Amino acid sequence: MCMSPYSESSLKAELNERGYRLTPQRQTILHIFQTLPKGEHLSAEDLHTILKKQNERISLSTVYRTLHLMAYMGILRELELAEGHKHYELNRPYPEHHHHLVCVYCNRTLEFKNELVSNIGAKEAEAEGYYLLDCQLTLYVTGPNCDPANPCDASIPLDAIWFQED
Amino acid sequence: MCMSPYSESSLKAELNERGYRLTPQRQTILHIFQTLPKGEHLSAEDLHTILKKQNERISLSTVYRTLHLMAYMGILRELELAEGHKHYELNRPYPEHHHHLVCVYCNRTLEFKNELVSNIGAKEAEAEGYYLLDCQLTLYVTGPNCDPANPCDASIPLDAIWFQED
DNA sequence: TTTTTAATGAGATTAATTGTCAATAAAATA
DNA sequence: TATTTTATTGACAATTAATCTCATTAAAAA
Repeated sequence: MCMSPYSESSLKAELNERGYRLTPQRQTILHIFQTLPKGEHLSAEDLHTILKKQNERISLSTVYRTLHLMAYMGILRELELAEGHKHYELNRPYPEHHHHLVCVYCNRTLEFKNELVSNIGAKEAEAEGYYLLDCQLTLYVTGPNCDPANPCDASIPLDAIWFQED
Repeated sequence: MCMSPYSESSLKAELNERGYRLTPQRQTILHIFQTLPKGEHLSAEDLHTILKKQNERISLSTVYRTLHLMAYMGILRELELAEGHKHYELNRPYPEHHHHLVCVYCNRTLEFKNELVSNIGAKEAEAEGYYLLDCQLTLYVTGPNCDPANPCDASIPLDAIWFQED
């Protein structure tokens, strides 16, 4: 998995190697992700808002294009959690690499680490002859105390879903 | 063809228990997923198209609502792979439970099974006090022969699955 | 039965994302 | 360094997936 930290010069090298160019917009956006508190992830709108607050004039189109490019390069990871739109975070190497648990009712998200899962993912991709960009274990759950309108206690218990006998 | 653990009567019981109702539309949609070849997953549009071909008059609104409900109940799993929109498949219990590897360039998708990963997911959710609805390990990869400049969409067309002409 | 209210269909609406294209600027080239 | 090539950008139009509204229908309870 390509997960090394990107300095300005190594970003330029990575881009140029593929025929892409280092632009001020791309540097600025990468810098925002690099200085983002761990555990935070941004939507395209979020990022655009932050840029506007910093008086950076980067268009929403460029925001989307940059997120897409950096995800395809393995610099960012694209998360589809429960919010209805994509979020992005730096694709940090082990031991920062982590997975997510999401409550589908209240959208609460927990991070958890599991080196074994990450290794299994890496081996599986390699075994199939592919280059791994990102490896995400996502657990969709319901919590016992989340939304009273949609009582989580009424959810099907774990056993009923995963370990049912015929 | 492996049938889901949901018979008509157990679906009704599950629904009524939560104050929902068993409708012909919900039965029809569940039946389509139950008879879907393994490894295939449908988007809301796909499903709506199939229903129209079967002369079932179920609105797109109902399609979306039913997919959402059944995902929240743990009957279906919602997949966010590389196609740009969600897909759904039956949430089959172990040992049918599987994970996905997706090439972000050509959208080709492979399934793989790993009982250890599934168990780790189940344990993690339980340890945090949540009910697990679904556990998805997704590997985002690039293939050795995939050219970003000429993305080949290798996904199987819907017609090849459902509307075979002779 | 009758009553209650969840569910549906039709279509409008929203939200996220992508596409178009002239202008700009990064990198390659001379 | 100056020139050329072409990737990238910004503005905004267009598209797409998905959601919302509301009068009507029908499933389940009474």
